[in-house]
Amino acid sequence: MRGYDKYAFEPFAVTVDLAVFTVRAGELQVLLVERGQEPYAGRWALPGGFVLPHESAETAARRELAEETGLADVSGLHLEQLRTYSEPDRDPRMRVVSVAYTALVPDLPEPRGGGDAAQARWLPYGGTGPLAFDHDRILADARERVGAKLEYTCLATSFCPSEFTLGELQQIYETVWGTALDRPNFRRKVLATPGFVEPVPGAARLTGGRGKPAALYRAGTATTLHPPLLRPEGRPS
Amino acid sequence: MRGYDKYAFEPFAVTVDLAVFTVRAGELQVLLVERGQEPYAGRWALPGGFVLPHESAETAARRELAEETGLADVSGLHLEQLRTYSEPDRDPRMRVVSVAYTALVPDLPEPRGGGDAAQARWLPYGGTGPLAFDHDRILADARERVGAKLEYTCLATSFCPSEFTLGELQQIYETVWGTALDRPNFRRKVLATPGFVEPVPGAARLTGGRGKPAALYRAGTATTLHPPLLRPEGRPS
DNA sequence: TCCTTAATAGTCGTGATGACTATAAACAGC
DNA sequence: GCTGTTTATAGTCATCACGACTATTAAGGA
Repeated sequence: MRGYDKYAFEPFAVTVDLAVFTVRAGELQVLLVERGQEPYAGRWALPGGFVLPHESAETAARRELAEETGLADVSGLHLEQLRTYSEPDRDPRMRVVSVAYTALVPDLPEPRGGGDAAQARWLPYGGTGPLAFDHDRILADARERVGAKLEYTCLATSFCPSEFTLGELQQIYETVWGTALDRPNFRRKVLATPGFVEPVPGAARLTGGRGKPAALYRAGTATTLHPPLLRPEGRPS
Repeated sequence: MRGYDKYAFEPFAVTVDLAVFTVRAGELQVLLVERGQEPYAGRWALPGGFVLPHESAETAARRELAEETGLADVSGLHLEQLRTYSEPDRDPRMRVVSVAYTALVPDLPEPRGGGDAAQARWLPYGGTGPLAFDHDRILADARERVGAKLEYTCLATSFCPSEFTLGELQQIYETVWGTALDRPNFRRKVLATPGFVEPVPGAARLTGGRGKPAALYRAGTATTLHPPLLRPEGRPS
């Protein structure tokens, strides 16, 4: 089936969809846009758009991410291909194959309107009605992947600002996994993993709250966790 | 960027590529086809082909898998989406976006020529010259994924026939990971994981070789391994 | 009958981990 | 200043998983 000139083929539209997660106010939130037109007018949808002729899907995803978050520099953000959705009827208008990406970002300011008519907003995960198209499925897949990735990668730091406390890092885990973790054990585990976090040398401390000030850490250079940081209770969400 | 009628979009060709692995003769082998025409005439390539208008990529992948392996029933085989490759110049002729899939199959008979002109063959992983297109990259990604998945899923049984010994299962791990495992420890670990394997009740045993006959097992119902079966030496291949 | 081969059983020490307890350093109120 | 509350950080301890071994069992071959 590789003779290109021998077989006819259907042209497809190719898009990217973005599941952009953040943790704010102690809950997992997702970046969504409100659809202005049919189909699914008025519904929330994942941000995304067409892959342009000269772009790879990855490039298109990063471009869309910049547009939707309003950030000038998205090069530091974690962006990862999730999977591709290609059911023939996933878009009632035409045949659209969509490459979905997952992005993890720290607590950003509310997105400005972007160049787009549709406004983007942070909404709590699960706190929306049904999304447009097959975006509920995409979002669920993305959420599951994020939860799993926290176990065996250092990805949780992507949710944090450049400097953070171990308490904040633990909150990321607890929010994404929906479970409480033992503080001393979490601390021991994180610090025992080389390259996960590194202390900010100048005895910098965080003020503002009550209680003893916490030491600040930066994301380390490691990417994988060995051994993994398994969530309690055998299996995933 | 979701106004479909407002923005022009480029039509893409969408294909699937298959990285089909098996373990035979103590080595990891891949199903490849020889290209008959330019570009890359004479080179080996991953089997694959166009997604037809009425198909999902998954359906197309399963159809291609059946065609290439010559198996009538591929419904039991493990087929999993790997990722999508969309670099604009990955095919010199046209814009082709390819959804890659990974399949794990037991030791099958040599593939017959199929309906295709190009013949398919099992070749040892890494034992081929450079593949056509970006298939070296796809194959390397697939291989890495397979190795990683053996750690935390029960996927190794997909490489085995319906009934197998623990020694055979261990060989799968050793071949894919390229490391030797301690036999008693491997055994203890596998048997301690509920649902990984289940013994074939009729004291069935395997004959043929020297030494004490081994008990036979079937694949269990579990899909994930908790805790994971980590390969020796911190990190992956 | 021995030797070889391979499967299976069991032992032992180390290290990671879960569950706790204890101390330290900040602030709020009195 | 003293006390209590809050949160970070430092330990303790028992359990369990795991790597490294040794031992036993059951076959075939010489």
